[in-house]
Amino acid sequence: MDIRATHRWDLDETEAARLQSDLAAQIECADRFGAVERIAGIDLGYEDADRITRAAVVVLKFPELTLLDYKVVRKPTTFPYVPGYLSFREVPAAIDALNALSVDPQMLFCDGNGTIHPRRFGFACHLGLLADLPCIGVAKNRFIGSHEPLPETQGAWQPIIDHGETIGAVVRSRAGVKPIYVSTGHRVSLESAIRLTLQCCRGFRQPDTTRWSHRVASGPPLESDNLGIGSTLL
DNA sequence: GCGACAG
DNA sequence: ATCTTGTCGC
Repeated sequence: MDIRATHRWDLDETEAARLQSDLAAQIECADRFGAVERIAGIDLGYEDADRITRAAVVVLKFPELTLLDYKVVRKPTTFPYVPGYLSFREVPAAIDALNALSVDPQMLFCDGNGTIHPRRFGFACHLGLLADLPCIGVAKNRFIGSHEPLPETQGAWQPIIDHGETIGAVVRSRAGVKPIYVSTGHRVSLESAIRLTLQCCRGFRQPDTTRWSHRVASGPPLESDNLGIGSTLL
């Protein structure tokens, strides 16, 4: 791919907050995508005491969820972790990883929130907007907002409300386990985001996109027997 | 002022 | 995110 940032990254918190508010106006919360046959999962990690940021991206065939391609890139970390400004720390490396792909995805699944954000511009919104791709945010922990009690049954979900506005959903991807937090990144409605995410979970708590990206980023080397390109197993 | 706080 | 063994439960 050929994704390019249209703005600078070396901003202080005040400048970053203003940029988020400006760019948030460009986020599309309605469906705008065609046939989805290839989806990407992005996972970020850190090495050498946070000095290096590692971005791992995988492309899976949809809805089969078999591995089509993957890449891992590393680059110096330039921004600290500050709740509310995660994208300024992780999006640059994520873009590099996406640009290194040999197979282009038609939709992105991110580790982190989209519109579940103080200014409605989380990591998934920032990356989706710059990549101009439909994008969904899936977080493992609650950031902001509240919700009604969530049934323990698989597939159950409840809207997440912040200041009277629905900004995402808490989803029981697997019966009886801690839920995940789903929200729009860009060009995908919340309803579609929930449906597509559940389609990628296969009964596991997290979608295969993040399970695979986390695997290629860390876990033992692939390729060996059946864990290479084309496999469905993890 | 106090607690919460995506990865 | 990351540092890490055993262990409780289905």
